[in-house]
This record gives sequence, C-alpha cells and structure tokens, in this order.
Amino acid sequence: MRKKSTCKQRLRAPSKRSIASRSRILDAAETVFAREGFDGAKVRDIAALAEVPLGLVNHHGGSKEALFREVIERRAEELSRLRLDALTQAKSRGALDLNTILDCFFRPYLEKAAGNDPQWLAYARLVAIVSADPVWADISADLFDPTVQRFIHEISELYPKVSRVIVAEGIVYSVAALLAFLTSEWRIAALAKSLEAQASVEGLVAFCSAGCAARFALGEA
Amino acid sequence: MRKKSTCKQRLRAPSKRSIASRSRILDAAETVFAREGFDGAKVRDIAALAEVPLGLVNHHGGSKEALFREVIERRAEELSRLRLDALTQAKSRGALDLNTILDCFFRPYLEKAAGNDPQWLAYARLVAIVSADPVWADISADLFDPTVQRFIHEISELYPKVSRVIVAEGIVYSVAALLAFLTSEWRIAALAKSLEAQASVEGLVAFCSAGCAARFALGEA
DNA sequence: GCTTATTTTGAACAATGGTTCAATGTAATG
DNA sequence: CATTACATTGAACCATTGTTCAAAATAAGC
Repeated sequence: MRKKSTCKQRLRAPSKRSIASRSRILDAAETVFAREGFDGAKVRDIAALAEVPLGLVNHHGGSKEALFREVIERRAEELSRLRLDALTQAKSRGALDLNTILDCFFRPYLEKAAGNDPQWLAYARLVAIVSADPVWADISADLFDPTVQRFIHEISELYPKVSRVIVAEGIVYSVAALLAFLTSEWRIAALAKSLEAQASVEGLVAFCSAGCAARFALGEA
Repeated sequence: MRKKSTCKQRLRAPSKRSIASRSRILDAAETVFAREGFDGAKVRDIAALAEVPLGLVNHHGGSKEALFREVIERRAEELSRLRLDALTQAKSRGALDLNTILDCFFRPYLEKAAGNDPQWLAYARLVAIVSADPVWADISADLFDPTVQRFIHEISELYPKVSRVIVAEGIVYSVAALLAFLTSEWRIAALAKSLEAQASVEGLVAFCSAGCAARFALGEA
C-alpha cells in the first residue's frame, strides 16, 4: 500500500546507480531535516549535500513533504523492532522495573546514534521533532504510537493504580528529555561554562525513571 | 543601548495610536512565532492577525529576525524578575530543597501562562523554542542564562559534590520537560486514548525534581 | 493653528525556494 | 543488438514571502 498500485507500476528493475542516488538523497534529506527542521530545510541544500542536481530530488522523493515522510518511514520499522526486541529480551531475564523498561525504550535508539552509523543520530533527532509537533501527529500515530503503547502497557502493569493519562504524561516528558539529550549539548556546556558536556545514557535513564516514578506516585491518590 | 544612539534619534513622542499598533504587532508576532516557529511564521500572517497592513510590521519591528528578538526581549526581564523574586521569597521562608527551587523556576512562568494573559502562554512556548535551538544561543546567553545560572548555583549548594555540568544537564532536561508540558497535550491525549490530558504544575515539578535528584546521585561517584 | 516628524497605506520589488519539463544519457529486457 | 523504460540534467517556471518605497494621513510640538 506504499503507492496507489493501480496504474503506473514499474516495468523494469531500478538500476544500481539509481538505487545509490536514491539512498544518497534520503541520507542527505535526513541530515538536513534533522539540522534545520522541515520549514528551515531547503530542497536545494539536500540536493547539494547529496551531490545530485536539484530535479533529481523531486524525481526520487516526490514533494518536499513526501520526502520528509519517506525519511521518517525508512527507519521506523527497524527502530520499533529494536525497541520491542530489547523489551522481550529484558523480560526473559526476569521481572521488569521502570528503569529497565525505559532503558529498553532509549538504548537501542541511542546506541545506533552513538555507534558507527552517524545517520542514526540525525534520525533520532527527526523522531524527536516529529514527536513534538502536532503537524506530524498522523506520522506519530501510524509509526510510533503502537510501540509506545506497548511500553505504556508494560508500565501500567507495574503501576496498576496509575491512570493511562499519567503514564503517557511521564513518557512524553521522558521523550522530551531525550530530545534535549540529543540536541542540547551546546546549552549544557554554555550553562556549565565548561567545554565537556558528556551526558550519558545512564544519566538520562536515571532522570526519566525517577521522574516518572515520582509523577506516578503523585497520581495514585 | 537598545539602538545605536548616534543619529536617528526620536524628535517626537510616539502617538497613542502608534503605541497600540506596535503592541498589537508584537502580540501577533508572539502568537504566530510560538505556533509556527521562526521559519514557519510568515510576516503576512502576523500582519493579518494584528489587523494592520503588511508594511507596518517592518516599520515597527524591523526585519523578521529583529522582530523575533524583540518579541523575546519584551518579557524576558519580567520573567527573570518573577523567577528570582520567587526564589528570594522561598528562601526567606526557610532552607531550600530541590523541589522548591524548581518550583520557583517553573511556577511564575506557568501561572502567567495559565492565568488571565493568554499571550504569556505563547511567550512560554517561545522561550522553550529559543532554549532548544542553537541558532538562538546568543539570545539565551544574553537574556536567560544569567537567571538560570542563579538557579544552578542554588542547586549546587544543595549538592556540593555534583559537578556544574551535571547540574546543568538536569536543568536542561527539566526545561525540555517544561516544553513538553506546554506543547504536547495533544500527544498525551493521543497516547492515552483519552480526551482529558490535564497535566499539572505539581506533576511537572515532581517529575523534574525527582529526575534531577536521581541524576545527581548518579553523578556523585 | 501651523509646521513637520511620524505613522499609515497599498503597491511594487527582489529574493527565495518548491516544482515542472523537455532533452539527453543509461541500462534493463527480450 | 535493438528497444524502450527509466534516470539524469539543467534550465525555466511560478508561487511564496521578506523587504522597500513614495504618497497620504495623522498628530506632536511650538
């Protein structure tokens, strides 16, 4: 159901060069969108970064908005799988606590970002952007909410007295902190008047986990 | 030092109508910038909302960027004063704890926003936007950092073993959660499959306070 | 009340940026 | 190898949008 399948079907397999171009364009779009946001990003900048002529971006990506959506879609499935795998694996090791659940949510994401593939860092920022802007609510609903729901469910089992709304609130605060983790190194450094602001995944998880626990405790009344 | 004071000085006092126009333009700009972001906002939309002709926006606000900066500046001083007043007042009531310090940081802001002046809600969102985007790092440094430094200092006295960087990290996460509090009602409601997502200031403060405490505890090693 | 700085207005300007297109190059298919 | 669908190119198109301007209206200062 990726495209209207009636008419306009492909008659030939895409060439190796075509696939490479397409991939370079999506990578470039990912980088530029992550850095500038949707409105700030220029198709010309994407073309320049991908080292292809302007027209080719539209040829492969369609409109700017379609390109944006495709960039988000491209890694969404893998991200969800990684998160759910981590959850399943953690569960097999014993009973879950809040700390572990949030770690399963954040870590796969951040390990990809910090790892060998720098494109994932850009993608992580994009996900955070999408998660925070109502304009892209439909993307969130389609691609991310199902997985987040699963995590909410898991937390709800730990805190049966806490309403779903409050659990969701905790998750949303946590994702916001994640966004800060990914984008605000400069601000931390400026505020600390220090050059080295090396936030750690453990620190982020500790913050969110304790924060959620406290919020939930307040909501049990 | 608001403008280059050499040459081009005013020879007459501004008229009552002029002041009203200027104010309407700044209010409109505040609303539109908060809703659309800097890149997404259109000067024409600002003019339309203010119900003034297009040219008048530039006449009063200068360039789009200058207008943005002026909107931020307009309430910055009052916000800082409110925050510092709350801190002083709390201090006079006895020894501070982390919860109280963060409450002093968030509450003045949020009470204005939730109160009778809806413009403050827009402003609060703007501050969060500026705090999160390196493009506006100089605004943060000039207008907000001094006050934030004061709060960091206060927290550092409570946690003398924790490095300044880690305290700054906690503050930045907290501001990110604040941003979420202000902008993500829709997402919370969507995730909870509920119509009523009424996050409370107390809930936010509880989240950030416990989160910071946990982060600091991790950093004392 | 007269003078003139300032404000207002609507239009035009110029730059930006998304999109389209026809011509050309390339390679998959038979 | 011939055919032809697809990819590539660069130029042009055109809507959007920030900015400027000259003329008209307004009101502050004397």
